[in-house]
Amino acid sequence: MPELPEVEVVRQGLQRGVAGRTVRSVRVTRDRAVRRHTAGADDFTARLIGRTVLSAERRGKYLWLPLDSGDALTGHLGMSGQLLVVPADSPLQKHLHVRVVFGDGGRELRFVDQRTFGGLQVVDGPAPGTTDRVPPVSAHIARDPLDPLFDDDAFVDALRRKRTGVKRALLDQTLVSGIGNIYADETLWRAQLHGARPTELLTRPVARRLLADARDVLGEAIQQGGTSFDALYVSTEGVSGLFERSLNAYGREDQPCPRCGAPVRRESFMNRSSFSCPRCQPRPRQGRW
DNA sequence: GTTACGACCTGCGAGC
DNA sequence: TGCTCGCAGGTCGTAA
Repeated sequence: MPELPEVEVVRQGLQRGVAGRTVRSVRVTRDRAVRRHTAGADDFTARLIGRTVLSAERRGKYLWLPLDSGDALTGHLGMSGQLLVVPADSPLQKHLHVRVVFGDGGRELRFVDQRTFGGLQVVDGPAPGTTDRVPPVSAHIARDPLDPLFDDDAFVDALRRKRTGVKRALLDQTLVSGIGNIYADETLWRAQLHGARPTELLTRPVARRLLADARDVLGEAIQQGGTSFDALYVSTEGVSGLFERSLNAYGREDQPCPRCGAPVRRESFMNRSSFSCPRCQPRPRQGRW
């Protein structure tokens, strides 16, 4: 499942693979993949053809390719989306939904998505003269912890103002972006906090430590190319990441905690799974998921 | 305004 | 062998 490290690896691949190239044709083979482009697939295609991709940008899990028209091709990979840059004659993927062919005849950009939770759209780019380069459609997303402009103090204050559990807060993309279920569990393991710990009871030092741990987890995951549990997450070249080997909690039910040896527990959380160490991360008496 | 929760979607594995 | 069911989970809309 693509979270920030996986999306960053994809962004780097897009920067290498499509920046500076001009779109010759676009083919949408499944409308659902462009459902967020409310003007429809034809308009989506028309706004891309003849346009040159300037760069590849990211905020949290959102990607976008600024175009020379002032528009931006934005994308979210959802749970199973892939943006591949592959030779034009390579076999068509089973869940290929959008193909972007470039005028130079080189590798093409493909959007592949098994579960179609992800999608693409062409949106207005940032308003001229604005310092923030995020398209308005993604402006509600907070900066991620690796963003140089991330405001640590503002995050700590906002976190402690919330009335929810710390894991739910980490997954709130309007508070801090880029963290999904896997890296939330890994961050909490490092911070030795249970996800149900009430945010309003966190001290400032603990909140700062939590943020530092999130940065460490995300940074290390990027170094290793992200986390891959199956073929659903790959880079633009189709290569899987290696961070799965470094996971301490996520997906390790009943395996010994690398820190204390206690068997990792699995709990139900928001219709999904949450993994933690029962000894290092004791559940609070008045916990709140 | 904030928080919580269900729906969306499809492939895979377990169980019968 | 084939069928059913549960699970995976990021985002958005809606309800409380």
